[in-house]
Amino acid sequence: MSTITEPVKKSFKVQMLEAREMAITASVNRLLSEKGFDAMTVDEVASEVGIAKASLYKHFSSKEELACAAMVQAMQKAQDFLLNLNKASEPSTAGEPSHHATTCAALNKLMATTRWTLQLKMAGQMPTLPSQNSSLRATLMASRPYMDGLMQVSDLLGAWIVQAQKEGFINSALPPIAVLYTIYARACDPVLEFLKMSELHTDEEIIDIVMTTCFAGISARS
Amino acid sequence: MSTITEPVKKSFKVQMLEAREMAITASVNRLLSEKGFDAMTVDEVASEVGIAKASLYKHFSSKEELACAAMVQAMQKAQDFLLNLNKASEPSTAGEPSHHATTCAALNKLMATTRWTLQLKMAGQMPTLPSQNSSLRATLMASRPYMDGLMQVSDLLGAWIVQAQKEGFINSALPPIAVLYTIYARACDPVLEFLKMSELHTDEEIIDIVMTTCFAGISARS
DNA sequence: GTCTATAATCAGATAGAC
DNA sequence: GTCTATCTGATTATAGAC
Repeated sequence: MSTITEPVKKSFKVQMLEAREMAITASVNRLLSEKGFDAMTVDEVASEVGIAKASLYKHFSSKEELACAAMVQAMQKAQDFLLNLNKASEPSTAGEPSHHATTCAALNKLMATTRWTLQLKMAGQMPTLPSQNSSLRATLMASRPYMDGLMQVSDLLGAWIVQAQKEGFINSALPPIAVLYTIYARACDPVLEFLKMSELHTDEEIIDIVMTTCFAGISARS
Repeated sequence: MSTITEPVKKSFKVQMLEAREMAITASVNRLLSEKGFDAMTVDEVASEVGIAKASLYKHFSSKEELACAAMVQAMQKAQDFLLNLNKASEPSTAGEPSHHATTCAALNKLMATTRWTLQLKMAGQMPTLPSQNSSLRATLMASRPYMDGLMQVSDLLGAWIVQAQKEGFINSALPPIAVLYTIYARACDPVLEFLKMSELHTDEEIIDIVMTTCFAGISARS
């Protein structure tokens, strides 16, 4: 009741609420990765989180909003990763001009990002958005947090792509947007699952294989 | 009633039945390509074909069987294409030994197959099988015609892959099965749709782009 | 805010007349 | 074999007690 204890109590409540919502998005993320949006049911989410289905709808107003929250969180993680990459590579630029470097910082960052994406998917933490589902797409496109995150990620990657092309490490005959989409598509590459099912290679080997096909293609280098 | 007219009448009936089933699988193929298995409803199929839903179930016992029939037909088309490719390239082998050839027949066939696949998908005629859906997968795996077709196609492509690797045109560091899956994956490559939506390139340009990323990767050649 | 119970809807599948 | 009408089950979403 006092004006002093009120904020503390409220903060605790908010913490609990946020913790619960984190638990929810984590479950959604896992289920989205495992079965996709359509096959995932709200009942499953509720039972996995350990609360009643009706309680879920107190937090999120629809199944689409539920998935959207998980996607926003995943996008946030991607942003953090990219910004960290950028920060980590900045000190080296103070040393030498990267004019005739044998390694390309931009290409390295693109490769690191792609590998990170593949590892996430391999670990079952990459929510697979069904490119064909309309209701989820509509919700995502209407979500400011999601679209803002997507733009930022695209801008960062796009800049690296253009830079890598300028330095001759990415095929300049390819439109940058095509390169961007090709990297994005690794997040839902079925080759990972197929190779995993064949049980002929370790997870790391599979990632190396897909990294190779993505950047070097399947043809032999001349 | 006569033993002479009976077979003729029956044959006509069979023709009608087969024609109807062809119309059904064609519609299923289109819808499967447009929206995928989950989003496609049996009601849609029925109304597009122009018959009642119950009539559909006289031909196919379930939605899965419906999709399976379309997939079998598509697989058959793929087989025909591959066998034709093989036949067309055989005469040249009689001429010179392809030992130090500058072009590789096997690689050419792999590229032709990939391009054909992309063109089919671009035309909305490639049924997209959801890698995550379990009920359809189970039906497909239990279908002899489908699995037989898949095996034959895989054997043909696999032989070309090994041959192209032997001749130094496909990266020998990649397991042949990985190359096979990478080519298969072009049938559901979301990059095609993304680029199509961006409306910056013609269909042919998009196919060329994806062909390039598939065989040469996104990196510049050294 | 969480629960149990229930509404509302939709889609796959079937019954039965013709 | 085709139709209309219906069943069945699953799933999203909500009402109302606590």
